[in-house]
Amino acid sequence: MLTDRQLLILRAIVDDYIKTAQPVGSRTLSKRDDVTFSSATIRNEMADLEEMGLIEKPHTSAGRIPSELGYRFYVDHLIRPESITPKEAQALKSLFAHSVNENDRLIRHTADLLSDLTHYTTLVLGPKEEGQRLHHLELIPLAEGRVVIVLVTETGHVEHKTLQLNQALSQEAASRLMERLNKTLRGTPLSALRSRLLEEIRRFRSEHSEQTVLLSKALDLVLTDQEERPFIYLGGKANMFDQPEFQDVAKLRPVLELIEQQEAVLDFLRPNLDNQILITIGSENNVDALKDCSVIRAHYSVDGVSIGTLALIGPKRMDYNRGINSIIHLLQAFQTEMHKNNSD
Amino acid sequence: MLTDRQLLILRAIVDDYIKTAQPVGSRTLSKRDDVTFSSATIRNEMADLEEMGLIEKPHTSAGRIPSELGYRFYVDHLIRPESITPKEAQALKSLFAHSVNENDRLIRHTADLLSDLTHYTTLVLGPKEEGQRLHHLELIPLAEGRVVIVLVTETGHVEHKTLQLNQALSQEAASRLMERLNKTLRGTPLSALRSRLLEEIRRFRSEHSEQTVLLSKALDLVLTDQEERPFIYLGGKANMFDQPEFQDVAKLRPVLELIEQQEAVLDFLRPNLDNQILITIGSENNVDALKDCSVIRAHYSVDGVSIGTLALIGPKRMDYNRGINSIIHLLQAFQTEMHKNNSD
DNA sequence: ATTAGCACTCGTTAAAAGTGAGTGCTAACA
DNA sequence: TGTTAGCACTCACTTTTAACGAGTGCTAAT
Repeated sequence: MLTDRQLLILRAIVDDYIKTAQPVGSRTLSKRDDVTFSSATIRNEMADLEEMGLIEKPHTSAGRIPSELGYRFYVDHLIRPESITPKEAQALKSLFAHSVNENDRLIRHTADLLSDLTHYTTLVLGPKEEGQRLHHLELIPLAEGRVVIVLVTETGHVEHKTLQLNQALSQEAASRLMERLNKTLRGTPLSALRSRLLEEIRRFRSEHSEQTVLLSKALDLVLTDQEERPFIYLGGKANMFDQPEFQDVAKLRPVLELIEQQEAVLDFLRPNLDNQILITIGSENNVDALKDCSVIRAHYSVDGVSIGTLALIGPKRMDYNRGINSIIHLLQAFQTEMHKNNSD
Repeated sequence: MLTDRQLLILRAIVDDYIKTAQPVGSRTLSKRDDVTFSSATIRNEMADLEEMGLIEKPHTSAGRIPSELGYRFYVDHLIRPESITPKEAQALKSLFAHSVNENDRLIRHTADLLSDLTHYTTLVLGPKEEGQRLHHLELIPLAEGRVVIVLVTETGHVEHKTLQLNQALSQEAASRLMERLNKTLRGTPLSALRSRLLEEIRRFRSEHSEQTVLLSKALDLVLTDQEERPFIYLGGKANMFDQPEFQDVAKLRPVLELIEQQEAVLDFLRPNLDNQILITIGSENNVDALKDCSVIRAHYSVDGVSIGTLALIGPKRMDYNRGINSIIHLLQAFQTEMHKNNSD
């Protein structure tokens, strides 16, 4: 167990290092107001903290920096959830002043706000579609057998896709088909849509054999969209450039490359959250490209249904306090807006 | 006017520098097979070329590198439009093996191909919507007065937007409205859609005053989408990391930041092309962030109507030859595919 | 007109020396 | 016994110096 003094020192080291990005020496610490003892004492304590693996030195004659374990301890035990200032709260409120009535745009807006607020990069995963329900299907024939299929969910999410048929589809046929499909399928969860559609096709086949082609194609569409990734948005990529640890292209590159890859982002954000907020530090991310990064992520849910993720990515030396606070408060405002949009 | 020998030397310098990114010295050049004269002679010629502003030296005792003027001359007069190898042509053909029947996806695919082919970053501007014609409008009421508007153009491009009305819109009202609007407005160029819609509203107002609200909102939609930027896609951003000139974050940053900003990209790609292919070198881009970059851009058109831009961005020391060839050939294949998709 | 020769320039690299922040240990102190 | 002052030591960082060598410009000979 750590003594109070050790806690004080550890916290001071982490705080200082987060602020300056420079190893923290005993002399520097001894000059702090909340430190009443000498640098020699600090050195002794530091030796102990180092033995415990909480801090380390880049080289013999440098100050100390937090180890991953140190950050972990700091995050778990030393963070004071310093509440947001009234001024910031006000600002936050006004950010959503005019509500954004499309989920996709709301998500983008939120991501931008979060990265502006924290000066880190933001990743936002949009709602998983599987959980949503079909509201409306629309078939719009174009010229030469091309057909646009538009799918609208109950939350107002819109997907569309263009099919190429080997024979033209008449306006009337499309209308008939659509009316019937909508009657049967409205309210179907997207996850079940594929099988329901299959059923419907089977029934149809007998009546209009010529339409079978279309339907199997349509099935394809749904099936593909099913596997398609949820909406991902990145905000504040440029903030990465400001971090001193990423001044070296070799360090910066893997991180930027990774977050540009939707697949990769999904893979590493997907692993889930039992708790509201999850913080992973350096190697805890289990992704080599992120070994020098920390990620704060929060799951958001609307009306009790968990649907997406809000994440903040920065250097290990990130301002966890500010990050956590920002994400919590923004999450709240965001969920309120989402609720407005999705309420039935 | 330049002598043949000077042309040979200039071309050799540019070629060499493009390949190695190192200043080219007279001794190096004298060892080339196509150079029959001595390094001293080369030095004399170099002095002349330098006086003409075509080459320059980073410092006294370095070799020469092309000046912007030098690149310009090279591009205008020295490029041998070395035709694509049969192997590459074959590859190119197979790249579009299964046709992509959605313009947006086709554009993305093309951008990725182009950047894979050249190892540079690709910017693609999608079709300007103003030129397109309305094919279909769809109003889909959701719960609580929210309405999704879907707009489909004749080329199969889909836009959608969600409106919040202060009173619910019934399914029937939506259908009636839609039918009428579609009857009147189909085929209207998007650029004229706004005013046409206005007319239609005026007529409508007398019949269904309660719908006026909706219509003015719908107008808003169209108006806003009108100003909305065309589709922009970036491919091969990571390629920037490989260029030796961008190993320094300070150099890399402005470029990456710029191309992430849709507005900025539009601003600097928009200025237009009378000719088929336009190359701008360094300061010719008139954008500070691109002062170390060159851009090769090609306008693409479908069925004689010019609709978008394909651009390649790399260091000034970019392989113009390969870039131009790749873009020309890809452009051709791309336009063919677009034609297939848009044919009426 | 071309080229060999040579002095000169200057960025680059390597080694040497100096600086200073920080450490660990020890001995004195409260 | 815990704390602190003192001191030798370490080591990254900076500056200095020297050596190197690729490349140049000029001149004189071919």
